[in-house]
Amino acid sequence: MSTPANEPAARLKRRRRLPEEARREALASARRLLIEAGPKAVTLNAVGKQIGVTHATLIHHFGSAAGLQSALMGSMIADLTDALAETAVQLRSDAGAPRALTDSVFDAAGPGGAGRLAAWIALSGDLEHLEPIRAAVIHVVDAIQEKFSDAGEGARDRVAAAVLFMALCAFGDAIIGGPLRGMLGRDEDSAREIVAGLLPTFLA
Amino acid sequence: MSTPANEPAARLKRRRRLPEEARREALASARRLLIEAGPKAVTLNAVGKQIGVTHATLIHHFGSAAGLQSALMGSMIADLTDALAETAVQLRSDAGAPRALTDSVFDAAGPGGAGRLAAWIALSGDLEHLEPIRAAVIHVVDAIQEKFSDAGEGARDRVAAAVLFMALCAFGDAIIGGPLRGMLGRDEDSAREIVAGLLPTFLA
DNA sequence: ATCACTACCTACATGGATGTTAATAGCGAT
DNA sequence: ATCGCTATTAACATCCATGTAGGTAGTGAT
Repeated sequence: MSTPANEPAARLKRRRRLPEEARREALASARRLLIEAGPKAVTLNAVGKQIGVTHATLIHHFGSAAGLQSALMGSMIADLTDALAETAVQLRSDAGAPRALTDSVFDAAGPGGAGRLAAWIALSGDLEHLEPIRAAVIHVVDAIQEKFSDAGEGARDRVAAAVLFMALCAFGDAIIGGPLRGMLGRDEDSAREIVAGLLPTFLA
Repeated sequence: MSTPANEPAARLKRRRRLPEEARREALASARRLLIEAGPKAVTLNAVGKQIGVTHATLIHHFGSAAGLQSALMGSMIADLTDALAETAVQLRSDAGAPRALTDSVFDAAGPGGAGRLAAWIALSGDLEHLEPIRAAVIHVVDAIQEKFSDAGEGARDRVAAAVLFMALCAFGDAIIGGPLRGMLGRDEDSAREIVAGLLPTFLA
């Protein structure tokens, strides 16, 4: 009675963004959803709702749902490679302490959600999206080698081994580190300490 | 002309399984799909098609799609804990060589798809399903400690660290090891060699 | 044989995610 | 102002996964 049968659904005023801005917001929202609620929560409706836009608008900007997902992967991979590049720069300039290096790699994989994203990509089978990482990884290997390789032959091989080792631990920790550390009664940065402690083995 | 308009879709003879057998087949099929095509491929229709059954039958056996997924998780987690228990037994009986121990853990995470499954679970947020692993992990810690701890105090702590380290590498390798090793020019069991080589550090 | 049980099926209903189309409305340029 | 451009929207159309209802057909027991 007091409520009219067909309330016009309270449409708020339309806000017009620049295309780049709209894409930025959408990707940020999608990333949040991916990290907090998992891959299946990254949907056109969910993303659109978060930034106050209909799903049709997202299709307009990204072409399709797959286009949005692809852009999301690209964006996060870009952040990851940036982080790795930054690590390489720091290594070349000054502090190459094992713990600092370890933290760089773990921070690249963990907090930004890159580790979870990489796992999603790997599970989905879209391995092409991981390809941009290659250059960044090699870059880091170069930087470490430049810094640490006082020892001559076989140095690059040992550095590559060290990077593989660090990366596996960092990704593993990003994905199942929480539960696993819980089971073993170990605290938050236990894995970082372990890795940092083992690093010198490779570089001496 | 030669083809009638409505071919009755060639329904083949109905095969009746025991419930346990039907569940077994369905779970095996679901696991195959998960490993080969990723989580989103694990659908009632896909699983049913593989074992020659309609999706309604799967709902009959598992109650719901979520029920099937839950059963799948349970099944794979059970296999994983079995593998870990087996590792513990081997450790207690005879060979405790670092490489053998490492292989056990890597084999538990990799080939059976347990690593990918755990990643899926972690990404989906269904952490309860990981809980059964706890006892198995602790079991392995006990067995290793029994075998290796000639050194007294702090031994358990170092063993726990070693297990965490091994597990992170094994899971990381199961998920993104392939691409990552490719980028670094390292061969198939490179990660295993590295881990096995580092293990003595913890146990001496 | 035939009967009870239930694994299995077909047919339909529903909801959510994705896509399409045509109209609307901000915003800069003229 | 008003005009062109296009970001944005509402309304519809489709597809697919899931779920429901009632009938069908193996299988073992009597």
